Amino acid sequence: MTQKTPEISSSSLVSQASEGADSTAGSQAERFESVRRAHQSEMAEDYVELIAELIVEHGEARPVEIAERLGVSQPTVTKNLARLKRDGLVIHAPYRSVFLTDEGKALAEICRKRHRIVVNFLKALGIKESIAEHDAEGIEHHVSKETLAAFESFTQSPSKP
Amino acid sequence: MTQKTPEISSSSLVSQASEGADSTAGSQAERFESVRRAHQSEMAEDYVELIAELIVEHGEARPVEIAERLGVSQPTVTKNLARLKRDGLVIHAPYRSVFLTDEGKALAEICRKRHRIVVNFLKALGIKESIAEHDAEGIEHHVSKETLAAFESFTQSPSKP
DNA sequence: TTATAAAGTTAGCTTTGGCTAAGTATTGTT
DNA sequence: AACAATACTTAGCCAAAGCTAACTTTATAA
Repeated sequence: MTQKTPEISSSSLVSQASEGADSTAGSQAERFESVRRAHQSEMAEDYVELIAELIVEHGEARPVEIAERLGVSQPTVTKNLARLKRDGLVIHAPYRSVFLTDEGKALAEICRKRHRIVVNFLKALGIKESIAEHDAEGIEHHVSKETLAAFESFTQSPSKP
Repeated sequence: MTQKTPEISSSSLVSQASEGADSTAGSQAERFESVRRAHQSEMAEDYVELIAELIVEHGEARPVEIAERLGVSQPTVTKNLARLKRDGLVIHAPYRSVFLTDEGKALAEICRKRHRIVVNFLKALGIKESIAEHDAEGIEHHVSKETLAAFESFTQSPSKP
């Protein structure tokens, strides 16, 4: 039972599924590991997506606004911004607005698109917008490339698989 | 730049009708809070569901097997079982097998059903089983009652909402 | 029955992501 | 220019969930 070290590659938005749908310990463990890995990038994804939104809306992203939108305290934002900065996703000088690096912008764009696809898919299924937005927030981080493609194609012609 | 003014104007009287998918700070924060809450129950749900599986398969659930299936170390399982015990979901004496309380059984059953609904839904969308199982593992914890119902009804008649 | 292997636990470390309290910086008002 | 309000940071706390190393208990096999 060798334990894997974290090894977070920030570009791993798309989870890889193993072949075959067996229920052996191995593949089940891989699935759980994959979910744990996804959780590690969620914070980053939520922040960069929100920062991008704020820049579009207000021309800048202030920590106080990030805190308010995420429903967390300002010190939490400060701490997480330091992490995002460490990981090369944002640019942030003390007491200044927050900006996205190129990598951060790229990540934000991917997240934005994925979010829209998931929301539109749920709405196409007949789910009302407020709930679609709510569920998408949790679901979007766990959708594989294949599933995302299926969501998108369904939304475009909501009749057949 | 301009540090934003509080904007106290009409908050308490007017803005109560935030139905629909608005992007106000309030509702967005609620969604994020909800996702954070869901994360807190994921560990419990995964464990309880797996323990139920193991009991069906082997007549008992041994920590070593839980560790293997989840892909975590044995000490991690020991620690998490203590939390589940604290929360009234499992019964566990040192060096013994793990059992579910009535509450644990109920939770496991809900999770099992939900898991099947999500997997079957994804398969009905045309996603192959291994990927469906993979994505379901992450998605299932974030699906609202309404969305789950929509998934189920779609699976039964995969034509239209 | 005793030695060894496997299972399980304990202790102690790490990172994440939350919080409050208190201090510092910036901005806005007078 | 001084002061008040707001924004931001720092310090220090907490719990969750992971790990390794080392120890104890249980099970197996000679």
